[in-house]
Amino acid sequence: MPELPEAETIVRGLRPNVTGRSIRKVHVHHQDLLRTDRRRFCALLQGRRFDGVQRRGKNVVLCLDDGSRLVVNLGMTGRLLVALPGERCESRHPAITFLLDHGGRLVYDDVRRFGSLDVLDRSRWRAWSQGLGPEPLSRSFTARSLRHDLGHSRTPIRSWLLDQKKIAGIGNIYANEALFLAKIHPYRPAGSLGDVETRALHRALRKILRSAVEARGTTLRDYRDPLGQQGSFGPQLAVYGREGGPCPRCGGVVMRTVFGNRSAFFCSRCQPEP
DNA sequence: CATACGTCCTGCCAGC
DNA sequence: TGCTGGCAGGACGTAT
Repeated sequence: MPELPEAETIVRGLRPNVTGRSIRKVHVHHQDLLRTDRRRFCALLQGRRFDGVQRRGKNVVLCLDDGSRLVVNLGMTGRLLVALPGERCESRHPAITFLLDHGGRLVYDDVRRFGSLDVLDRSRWRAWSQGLGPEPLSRSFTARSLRHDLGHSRTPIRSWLLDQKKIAGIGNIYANEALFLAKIHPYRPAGSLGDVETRALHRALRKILRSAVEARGTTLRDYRDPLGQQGSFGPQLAVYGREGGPCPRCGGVVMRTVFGNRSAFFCSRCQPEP
């Protein structure tokens, strides 16, 4: 569900509400989401203080006062909801509840339970983060570095973009939207992109992600920010979920195909078949 | 090693 | 109205 812009919106919403707060108690309602034993999970967190909130790819990262990090992957339907002291929480499918020192709560809610939570110490965090690809909005992500990373891969570019080891934070919505902007067919072998196309893709990725962050993400059905608000990028989607509709650029018909178990949307005229 | 596919889980919606 | 099948923003394990 949440991709980079949604995770970034969540991080920004969490920051003022949890930074400086301590964890009084942890309730685990569904331990299938934990990457570690529940007792260990609770023991590692109870009594800790949140020192800050970061994002890595589509993961929300809560930094703790002992240098460890609580890493939350939201899967398809994960939410991190905050309830201030005395407030009711809108969580319908709570999986993990963190009771905070001021009486408020942080709730990880997830209907489908595809998400995961883990506590990593400094060295495991470093190793985990290094296993992910570059941040597409960072300065070090350039057209040149992208061209280098694409290498000679024969994987369809849409699938390549979804691989978090190759590049972090891109999901199916923004992969499809960026390829549309760059006029590249989703099925093109990643390594076949030339310099001009690679520059277009690099530019398109940054543009679409920045715009979506500004709009506080896309809500198709489930996504909500920590206060329960929806993202507003939906109307700006050009092709995702618009099968049969008109291409906003050339008036052609938006097509849908399935590969890699995921839908791909594209304009058959603007994004020529490989 | 790289790539392809099924699977985890629940809810919603279109179509019959 | 009620049922069924398809589909969903992700990622991992296994097979080839």
